[in-house]
Amino acid sequence: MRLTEKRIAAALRQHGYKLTPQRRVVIGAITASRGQLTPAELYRKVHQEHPNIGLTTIYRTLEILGSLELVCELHAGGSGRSYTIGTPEHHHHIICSGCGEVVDFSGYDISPLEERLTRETGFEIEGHLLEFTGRCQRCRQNA
Amino acid sequence: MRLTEKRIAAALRQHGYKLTPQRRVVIGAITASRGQLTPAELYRKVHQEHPNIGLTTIYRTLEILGSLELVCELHAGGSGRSYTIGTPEHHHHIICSGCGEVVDFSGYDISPLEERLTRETGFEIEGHLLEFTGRCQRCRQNA
DNA sequence: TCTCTAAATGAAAACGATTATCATTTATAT
DNA sequence: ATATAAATGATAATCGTTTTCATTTAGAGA
Repeated sequence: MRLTEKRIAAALRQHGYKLTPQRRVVIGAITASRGQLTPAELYRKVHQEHPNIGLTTIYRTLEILGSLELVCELHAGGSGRSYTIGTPEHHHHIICSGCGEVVDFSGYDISPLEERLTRETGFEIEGHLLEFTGRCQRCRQNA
Repeated sequence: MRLTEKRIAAALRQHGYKLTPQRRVVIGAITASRGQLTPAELYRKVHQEHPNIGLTTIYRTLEILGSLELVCELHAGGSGRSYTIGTPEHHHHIICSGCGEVVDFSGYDISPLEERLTRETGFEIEGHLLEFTGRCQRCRQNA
């Protein structure tokens, strides 16, 4: 249940952000992609059709979308930052090391482990990071 | 069961790397720390006692130690890179958002989830990333 | 519809982190 | 003790990201 352009646009407005043409384009490019995107990749995509949109706007838009959890930041991939489209529910990601495609999954309850850790370590758990990397079907067949 | 200076030194030699005084110092600083360290932090620590050791050497040493899995790279923290000392067994980390202390844990079997994902998504799982953030006991008491 | 204002934009510069270069030094095998 | 490939440190180069600032504009209100 990935977020749609409309929902993202509505969420932006709801939080007092203006819905500029540039932001529409960026949001469109993110929702159209099946995979993870670095800021530079997103810029390249956007720049083809809209050469007047600057890299700075890409960064600023990603920052806002991230803060509203409309996009998710990925960590397991390479060295740089990369993003994928968000969903309304809590979920995690599997990222293809071949093509970068991102598949969401949910329904995995991590709280038993959190309780164990609270008990054993005395930490008050605040958050977690759970991602998988692997090879998607298509990339496996092409090999 | 964190790795000791001796074990790390031995592993380096075993893989054909030279055991230079600079590397000894870097390894010493990493094993002495209870928390996560960015390259810059590690440099600062090392630089106090050994002003002639350059930042480049820090980066190069971390790269080697990382490739041999003698240190672990952390992701859940801030934006930059950070490392912590490794262990012989597979494990995961809890990182204190207050002081940066890192606690290892193991004995959590993630393979049932991996099997579910293989079944449901067709991915061949290659690896995973599992980290927790939270507040350690000491930081909670100081608040 | 017109006007106004705070927010958003884009170009450029600044910045910080990381990597490459290269002449010099050194750990280790012999 | 020697030879040699590896490692080092200073510097420059590079990359990704953020800041700055003058200009433009979305959206609220008249």
